[in-house]
Amino acid sequence: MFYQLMPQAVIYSISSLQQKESCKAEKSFTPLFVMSKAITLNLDKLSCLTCRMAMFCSRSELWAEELNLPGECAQHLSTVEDGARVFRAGRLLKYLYVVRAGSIKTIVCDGQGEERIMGFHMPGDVLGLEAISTGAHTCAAVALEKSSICHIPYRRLQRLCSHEPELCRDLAVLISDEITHKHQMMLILGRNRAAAKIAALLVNLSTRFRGRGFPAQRFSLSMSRHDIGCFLGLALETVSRLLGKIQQKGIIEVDRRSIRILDLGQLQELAQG
Amino acid sequence: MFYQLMPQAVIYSISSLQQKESCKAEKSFTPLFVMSKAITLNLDKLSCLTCRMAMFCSRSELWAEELNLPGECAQHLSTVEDGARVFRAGRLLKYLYVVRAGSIKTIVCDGQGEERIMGFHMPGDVLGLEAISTGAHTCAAVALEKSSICHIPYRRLQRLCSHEPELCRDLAVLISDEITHKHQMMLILGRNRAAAKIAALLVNLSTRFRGRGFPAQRFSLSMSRHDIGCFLGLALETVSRLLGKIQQKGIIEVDRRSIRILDLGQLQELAQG
DNA sequence: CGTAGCTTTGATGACTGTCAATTGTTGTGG
DNA sequence: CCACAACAATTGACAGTCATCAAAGCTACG
Repeated sequence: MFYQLMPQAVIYSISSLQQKESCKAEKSFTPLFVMSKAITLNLDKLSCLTCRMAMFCSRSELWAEELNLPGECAQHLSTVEDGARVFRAGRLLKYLYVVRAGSIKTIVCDGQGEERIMGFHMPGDVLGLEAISTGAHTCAAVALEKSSICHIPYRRLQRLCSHEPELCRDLAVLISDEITHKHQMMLILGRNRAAAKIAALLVNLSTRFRGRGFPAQRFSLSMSRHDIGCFLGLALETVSRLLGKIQQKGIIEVDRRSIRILDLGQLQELAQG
Repeated sequence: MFYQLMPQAVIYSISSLQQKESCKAEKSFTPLFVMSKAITLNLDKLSCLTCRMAMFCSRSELWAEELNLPGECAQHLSTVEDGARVFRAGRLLKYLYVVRAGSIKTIVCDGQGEERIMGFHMPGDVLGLEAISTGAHTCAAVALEKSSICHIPYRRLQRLCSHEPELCRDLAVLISDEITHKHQMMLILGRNRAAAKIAALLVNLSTRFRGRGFPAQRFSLSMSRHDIGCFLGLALETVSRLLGKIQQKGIIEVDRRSIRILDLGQLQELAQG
């Protein structure tokens, strides 16, 4: 439908992705405990068809520059290695970033260089919206595994929205979605039991996976215990211990980074404290 | 400057506010420990001149309906009593709300009807931005004291922005500001020491007061210990005890809801953990 | 095979939630 | 004006939770 507006190369890019997508859909999901990074990358791939940015990307104006630069047309799609930065704190807002495959953490450095984690992001998440406020990123984004990222040029996106009432509204919704998401995070962080925080995080991840069409009962935690602790305000040992304790209750099954939710109801109950 | 665009009655409303404003500015600030609600209301009044919504409000299109309804022109300004709701969760987004005087808390009701607090809001804060996402408010807003609130009709605001590139951009910035604010809150909630959370909250409130031209070293906590505890994920007794302990160290002076910061540096240090 | 990094597990003390009682404040009615 | 009730805040005692330090096990990778 919106393909007619898009440059050839982009169409090609999308359709090739769709092919992979449908291929993947046929295969069963990776069995638990043998999930490698490569497989994860393949597994969690976002389709343009379901991407929240599609209404913007479908506009040729957004990619005008790439149109004039044959061979550069895939400039907006990049791969970042495990541990590499998508963007740094302080950098001027040039792009919004959409996680297409893999996973990303956003971090800020506290007073003494202590890393504090603002969020964990999965395919479909849009990064950089906080930078619209000041025009510069206030946090950095680091890949938790090999990931694929779309770059959306913000200036042109803004210009596009300025002249399209429909898109202006979509942009407002997009940014507001992020507030809703932060609210969820605040609710997780505000619990006064460590076990409730951890359970709430698992429920949140599971819910988000399901919302994107990924399996919600079995997934891989791409972040370390230390990362989880930094995010929740807990010591990494506490995270490890409590994951074990929740497992002992038969609510989940944990093996290092693989998680399987056995009883979602009880997990939610635990998250309520 | 933008007065020419505004209806008479609104001009009058603003200028009368400005008068009060300048009156207030002449008087010294309320002495500590005798701050009554009435005085607080008078003290913390926001001027349209410094309001973040001014670029929108200055447009007559936004108030078209009020223009046609003489006598109703102050419809967008209302007073809410202590404990009253500005809006409820689930209600459709009709207005954005600007705190003009007083203070407001936003809350969500957890599973068992437990109240959890999403934020404390002071003059200049814009409420309701999270509702743009779904079109309905996901949290309720309750006045912590007698407060004055501006109602900004969102539909018309949106329509206005749709046709004005400049305003479209301003709206995006406004919403993104809220993300930045939520980030700050997450950083406060994510600390793993109760004393650090409390210190960080005080620093945050102080910083926000200063940014709005209110005294930053002496202010009144309009929320109860219970509210603070709900927000930070702490028992109210812990809040009470730790405020006392921080006072013992000579960092702050507390008397019920009156706060005086004696050593901001040490308070910030404490907030870092 | 060995190292480096991540995770688990244990021991311990400090921190924090809970329950309970007391004190202080505000507002109401006599 | 005072007494009382309702509510907010403080304080104490105690048990459970969690951070810290330390050591050992596990996995991935060269």
